[in-house]
Amino acid sequence: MSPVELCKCLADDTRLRLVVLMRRYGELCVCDLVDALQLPQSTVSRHLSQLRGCGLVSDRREGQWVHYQLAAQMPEWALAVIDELMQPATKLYRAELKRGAACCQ
Amino acid sequence: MSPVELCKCLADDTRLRLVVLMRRYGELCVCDLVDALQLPQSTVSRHLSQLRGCGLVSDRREGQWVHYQLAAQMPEWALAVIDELMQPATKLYRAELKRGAACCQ
DNA sequence: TCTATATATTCGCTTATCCGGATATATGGA
DNA sequence: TCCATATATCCGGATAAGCGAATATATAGA
Repeated sequence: MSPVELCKCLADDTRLRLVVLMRRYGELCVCDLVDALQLPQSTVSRHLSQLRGCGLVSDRREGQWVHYQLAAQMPEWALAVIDELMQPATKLYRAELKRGAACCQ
Repeated sequence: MSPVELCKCLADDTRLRLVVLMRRYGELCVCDLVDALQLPQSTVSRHLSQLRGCGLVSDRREGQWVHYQLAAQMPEWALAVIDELMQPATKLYRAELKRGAACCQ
């Protein structure tokens, strides 16, 4: 993953909100993310697929559910960038984080 | 400037190289940036204009020359993100930085 | 096997982004 | 004023990115 590729991944409102939710709550299933973002399931799934393609997230199937989380093998600098974005992003995405808190234990 | 807006600014190879050069060498004029990046002047100028529009850089005219540098009033978190990208970006953009060192004092 | 739920993918469409030659504007010096 | 240099903007065209309904696939349970 290059710096530009990371920025492309994070340069979309939906994807950044997904990343923020996962950074805040850890592993989440797709339906929780759909609930938190209030977007069509296909939209969320497509963005998750992109994030997986970039190596930003990993997925794990458990029965009918697929759980996503930030990839453990992400480069250190990439996680550092995400962390720098957390504070301003948390303010912008308060509603999503609240809905995330409601369903994601 | 929002996190997504910052990422959009940095999600392009040309713009990220410009930012890296300015972070490394401080204030630079357009012709030096054109030399360092070896791209058409209109391309460099267009990207600089975008960076200025986002509030990432500021410009200062001195005679025929216009000097650009990272904006002093940039949010702290934005500069922190740029700094996290510097290390991996420096490795990728070695050639540009070398050419930048040649002309930019 | 049939059905319900969860998730992924396909598809056509719209919009955004990038490119660079050509041109316009600004400045300095002859 | 005229010319050379530096920079910005315009323009048409190409490519990429995003959308979401519809559909396909996978799993659990009856």
